[in-house]
Amino acid sequence: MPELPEVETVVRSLAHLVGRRIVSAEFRCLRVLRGGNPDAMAARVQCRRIAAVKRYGKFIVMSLGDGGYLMVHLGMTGRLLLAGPAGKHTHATLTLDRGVLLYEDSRQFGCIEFSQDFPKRVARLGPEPLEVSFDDFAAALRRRKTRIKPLLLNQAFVRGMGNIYADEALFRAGIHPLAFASRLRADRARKLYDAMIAVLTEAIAAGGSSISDYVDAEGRKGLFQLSHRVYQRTGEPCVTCETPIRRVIVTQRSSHFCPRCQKR
DNA sequence: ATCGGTACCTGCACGC
DNA sequence: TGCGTGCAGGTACCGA
Repeated sequence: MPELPEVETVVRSLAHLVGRRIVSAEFRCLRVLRGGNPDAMAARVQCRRIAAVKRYGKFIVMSLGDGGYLMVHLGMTGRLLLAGPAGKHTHATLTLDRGVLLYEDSRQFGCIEFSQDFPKRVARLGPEPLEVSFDDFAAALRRRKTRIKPLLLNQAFVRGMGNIYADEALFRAGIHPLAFASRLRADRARKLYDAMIAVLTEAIAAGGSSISDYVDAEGRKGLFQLSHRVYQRTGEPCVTCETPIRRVIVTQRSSHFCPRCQKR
């Protein structure tokens, strides 16, 4: 579920965790821990202070006092919640000096990991879409042989775009999801760059998209699903030309687009 | 070094 | 009521 705007919203709702101390921790699900030892991990984070909570693409990184990092990825169904109760899919509970932080994830595609050094998976990500310059973005597009939709989903290209915002950005830019990245001329690359920034900025302002169950750390839903123009609107009229929106599978993922407005 | 395909998990909506 | 199917915001890993 959570893409850049949802993760940004979660991180903002976690702002007051900074300065809190982790009194105790309990980790349960081995899959979500990526094979880490639950008790050893609890011992590593216990009594540590949360020094910072930052977002890198779709990753959340908490810096702990005296070094070390707690990295969280929400996968498709992950949630960080500032209130209980714990349920069937609660895989981690951090008891703080004031309050509690729960990690839940029914599909277990997310992860929560402790590392002494800054996590390598985060260091390997591409640039933030809201920070990359147009020249760097356009140059990177020219270097890629693949089609534009899977490229936007590639976190080594830009970090944080997912299926919703890739489809929405391509619609706004008038670019077909199967267009080849390297063949986009400068004016279309500029349209895509502007559309990507606009859609992400608007979605953050709306608190993200709540498709089925996304909520921020205080349980609030987002509103941006009301502004989707193509995502999960298959068969509905295009907001621009009224042609029915189509859905095709591109590298195993649904792509929603207007066959008239979006050109290869 | 880059790709596209597959695997991983649960829950829900749907048709029969 | 139950069963099978297809679908869902994600990434990692594999072989070509």
